[in-house]
Amino acid sequence: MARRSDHTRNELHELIITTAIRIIDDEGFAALSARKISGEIGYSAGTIYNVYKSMDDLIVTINARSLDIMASQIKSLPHSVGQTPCDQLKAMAKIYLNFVHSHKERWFALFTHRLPAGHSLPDDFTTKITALFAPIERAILSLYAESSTTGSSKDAKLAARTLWASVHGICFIDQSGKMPLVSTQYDASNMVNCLIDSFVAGLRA
Amino acid sequence: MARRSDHTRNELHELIITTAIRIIDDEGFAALSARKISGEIGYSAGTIYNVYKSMDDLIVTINARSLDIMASQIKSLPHSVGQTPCDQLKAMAKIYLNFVHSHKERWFALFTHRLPAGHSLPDDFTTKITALFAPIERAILSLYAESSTTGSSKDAKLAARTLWASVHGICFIDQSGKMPLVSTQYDASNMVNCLIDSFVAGLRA
DNA sequence: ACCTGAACACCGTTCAAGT
DNA sequence: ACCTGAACACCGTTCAAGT
Repeated sequence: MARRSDHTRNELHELIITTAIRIIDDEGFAALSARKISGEIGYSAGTIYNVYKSMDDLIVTINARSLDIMASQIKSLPHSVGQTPCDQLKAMAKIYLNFVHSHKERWFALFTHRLPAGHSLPDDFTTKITALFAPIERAILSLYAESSTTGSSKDAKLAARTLWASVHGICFIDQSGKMPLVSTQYDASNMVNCLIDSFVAGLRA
Repeated sequence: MARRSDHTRNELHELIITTAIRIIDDEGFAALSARKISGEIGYSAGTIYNVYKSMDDLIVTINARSLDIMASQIKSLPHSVGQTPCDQLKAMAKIYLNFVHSHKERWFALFTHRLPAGHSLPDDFTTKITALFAPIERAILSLYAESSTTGSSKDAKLAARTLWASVHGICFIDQSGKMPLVSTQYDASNMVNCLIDSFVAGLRA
């Protein structure tokens, strides 16, 4: 049928992503399909493959966007003057928790999607993840500086990774609904505060 | 074609599960399908639905088996005489980590599988999860008893859930390959030790 | 150059028909 | 009573053919 110049290449690119995100948010990650996206934007399924190499490629692009959102929110955090490292860590955790609650299905996509065996994530994706860790490492390092303990930067890296993986775990359990909650006493934000308070106190000890 | 009494109902039940587990372990959770299972055991796809209500039902059954395996390993842990609560927690975390490493795909199935909206997990599944938490709560409680701090049993429940969600997060990050590892310095078992040491020290402080 | 539509090899699930 | 096989409504992906 030839080139329909309804949309430029870039418009199509963006149209596909925003439509895919709408489907994920409104109908769940499992409901996402190339046929559903293409039907919704009025193109044939094949067109998706004109713009993205595969559905996996599209999903990785969407996941990178999720990382961007969190990164930009962390960047726009009020400057750390007068805040303890512990407060800084809690503020960052709150952004993370907030994303999970506001974009549950996008978060699920971000962490459960895996490329087929043999394929690996593009370098810029890995870079975005590493960048998200930098402020956490900085907060942990200033924690060491504050107290008398001389923690090396290696220790800080390990502690930063450990703490963040832990926050991640709390979010995951919260989101999965597989932990019987019993009471709101044990909700995710209480757990995150419990974690950070204890972990930070433990590092100081 | 009629009743082939090749297998009793129970044998068929078991045959389907063990075949499904083999597929998950060897080819990945994504490779599991009713058609693949049935082909492998020499029945038609419809037969699966004679024994299980749906694929979701089968997967929940497999996931319950995974919980059983971990529960039995925790039960057979050498008795806690002469072990600090911290050691006990580390021993339990090790069992957990071990399961992830030995049965990566089964673990992935356990935590990423979700029932379609509206359906919820059977009660006995939820019970199994709660049971897994009991020994952790006990260890945390004896931690409070040991030190002078008077932590209530409510605090212990929160701390137990927080700690275990955190261990879970470390396992998840480890398994997902989405955390750029940089060095073996930051592998899962080092992270779990870092977590438990700091968290326990923090609770004591 | 761009897009389609049919084709291929898959899914989960149901159910009339066969023994 | 048990099992099958065809059917239905879906997938992701490819690619010759059309404009």
